[in-house]
Amino acid sequence: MSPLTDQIRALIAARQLAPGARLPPERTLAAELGVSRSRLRETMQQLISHGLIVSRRGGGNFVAPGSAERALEQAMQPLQPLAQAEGGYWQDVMEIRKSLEADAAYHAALRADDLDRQRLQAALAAVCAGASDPETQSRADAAFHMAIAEASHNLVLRQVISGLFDLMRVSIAESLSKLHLLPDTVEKLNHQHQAIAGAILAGRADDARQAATDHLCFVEDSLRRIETETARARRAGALRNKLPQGKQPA
Amino acid sequence: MSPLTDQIRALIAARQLAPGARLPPERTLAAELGVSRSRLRETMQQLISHGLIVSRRGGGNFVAPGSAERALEQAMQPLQPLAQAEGGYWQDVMEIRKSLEADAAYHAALRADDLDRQRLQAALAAVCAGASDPETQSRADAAFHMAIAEASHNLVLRQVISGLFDLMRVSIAESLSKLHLLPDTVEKLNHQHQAIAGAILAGRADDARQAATDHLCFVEDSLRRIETETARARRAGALRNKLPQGKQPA
DNA sequence: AAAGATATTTGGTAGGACCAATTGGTATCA
DNA sequence: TGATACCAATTGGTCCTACCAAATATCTTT
Repeated sequence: MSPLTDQIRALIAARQLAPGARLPPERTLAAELGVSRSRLRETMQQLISHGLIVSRRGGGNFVAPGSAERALEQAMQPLQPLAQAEGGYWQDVMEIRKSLEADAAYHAALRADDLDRQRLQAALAAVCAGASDPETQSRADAAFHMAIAEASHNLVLRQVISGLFDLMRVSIAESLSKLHLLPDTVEKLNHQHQAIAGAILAGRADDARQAATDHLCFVEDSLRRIETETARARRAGALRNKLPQGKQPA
Repeated sequence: MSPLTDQIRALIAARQLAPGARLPPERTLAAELGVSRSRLRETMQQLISHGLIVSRRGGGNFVAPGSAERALEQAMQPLQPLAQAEGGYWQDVMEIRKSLEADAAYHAALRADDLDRQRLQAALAAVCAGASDPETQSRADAAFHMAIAEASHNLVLRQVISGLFDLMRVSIAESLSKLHLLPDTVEKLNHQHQAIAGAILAGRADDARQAATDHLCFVEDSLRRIETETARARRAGALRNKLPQGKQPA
């Protein structure tokens, strides 16, 4: 992004401006930053359109409520294009999930409060209930893992895991339906889920990490087995692209 | 979004401007839309920051290339400017980095090709050279860690780590400057960097993971120590802003 | 025809002026 | 006293003009 936006964000952080706080008037702020109001305003429009700042005519510019979460979303934005381009990234995603969710389980075991435990138990019950349609089942599965991420009390971790699930949400449902065709997988998955939840609820952090790792390794392995069976073509080649060079098509 | 942005998008659609096509000059376009160039530019900044338009000084404004292509393009770009979102998340971020970058180092040791090794060595040399100003040094540090992420050959991992660096942009620079005040830290950091790079280049995956973990634990610990010291120095609230609405934290 | 110098186009920035909405204070009135 | 009406300062929104710097187009020179 432009260096000025960073300067403004840094200023907000430096002055500890909480969401809802008012920024200096544009004329003043422009002077402080040593730029013209025109330039400051153009930059401000970016921050506004990204939801970090709200502007009230005649009132002032304010730090948007929930601007911190928006900042996280913003940072994870580059993940979206990957989701659209070729669905062959699930292996990359699984590789990361093994680490992150193991961490999440570990910290969840240490930090979960009563509300977290309550939600985790509910999610566990839902995922073990075993919905008939894959769509609902995949939602329950995602909810279970997100409950763990929530319980880790690490906002960034939660956001990243959420983004990864978003990245996989298309392939999860169909993979899950195939996964259920293999014998015993449902029972194994339920057992693994219970092991994870049990360790977290009992506060056994290392066990929770291990259980999560085992679970994801099992899922990854199963998915890999499915893909080799379906024997689909691998990802396509890279497409190079250069910026326009001044010619305009009709 | 603002009505003008929609107007411009509609204009793009109406004229069938494909990605890469050039838009009319700002002065002309402003006249066509019946607004001033100032207003048009403020709107244009929104579209630019959202990635729908790319601007070339002296060249013109162009419809941005497609999302998938944009992702790869963005992926190959070198490091970008530094700044921070909102403070307070660096601990969460560090917690994740410990896992992710350890993973990245592990896989990098297994998968790095000649080009990766070459870039890693260059990045190591740059970071160990020790730039005078913190800004340059922090860029070098980021470049080093990103080189590892690249070498892991996991696109998603690379994107996530890149996003995390984005989150820590400014705080890294200022923290780094303070970090260098502590005795021996520079030597320790360099030694750690060399250990990581050495393990990766030698293909010792487990060593690489361990070295990365050690390094990040050291950094996290140092940052924590810095913050406790800085917290003491705070309390000199230089807030000359009157806050008619917002609250002011101590 | 190719290479270089020059002029034009075009985005980037600065600064001023005015409008419109909000805010806060002041005076007025019940 | 308390509420209301009014007014003036503040502040974001828009328009304007001018100038700079980079990229492009045009012309000149060899």
